[in-house]
Amino acid sequence: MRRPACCDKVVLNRGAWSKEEDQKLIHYINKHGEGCWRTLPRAAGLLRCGKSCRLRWINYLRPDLKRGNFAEDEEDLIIKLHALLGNRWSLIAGRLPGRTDNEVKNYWNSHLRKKLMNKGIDLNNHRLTRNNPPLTSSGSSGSSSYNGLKVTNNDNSVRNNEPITNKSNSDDRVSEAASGLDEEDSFCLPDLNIDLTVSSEIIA
DNA sequence: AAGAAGTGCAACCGCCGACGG
DNA sequence: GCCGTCGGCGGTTGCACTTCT
Repeated sequence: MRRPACCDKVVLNRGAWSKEEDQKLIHYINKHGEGCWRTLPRAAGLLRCGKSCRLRWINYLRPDLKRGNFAEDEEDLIIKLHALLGNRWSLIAGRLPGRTDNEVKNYWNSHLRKKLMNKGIDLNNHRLTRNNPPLTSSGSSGSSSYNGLKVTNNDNSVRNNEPITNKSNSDDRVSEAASGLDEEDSFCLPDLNIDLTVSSEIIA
């Protein structure tokens, strides 16, 4: 395999992290805090690239990580947020305290996708497909729906799985999501009343 | 018991946007 | 405006582990 660009100059460790490496990284970040991932490995005495350190810290070593199985309400929230945001895992994970984008993404790909497919829900538009055949991409442009939920899309930013990128009205959409999901079929979601306000820096 | 197939998840890859020179 | 660097993101891969045959 090719080494990443950031690792070209030195022969660096790859693959699974050892306990010793973890300890070095934890110790360094506890002492100096996060920041400048490029120089961190050398400063911490690690033969890793900065990206690898960042990933390891964010996805595995951070003290505030929850780990373990996803609760049912977390699952529901992921599904609902995915209906609204698409594959924007970092945004979805941001709504799940103690969860990482990688964790959410893995959980979606390994559990939730199958679960929704078994329920006959189209993963592209979160519609039931048993009685309503999946829409073609052209047919679903401009809006997405999830069971009874209709996610409006005034700026055409939501196409199939594409996320909402406009801050305006996002709260309204989520209110609809929270109120419109629990009526059809056996697929029920609680009224979570999510605040999906996202800073304009993130959206832009 | 053993090999095959399936599953879950940590880690890597490549791309993109922000930023500074 | 261009270029290089950096951090961050989503997609993908590799492999250990589990389940099935």
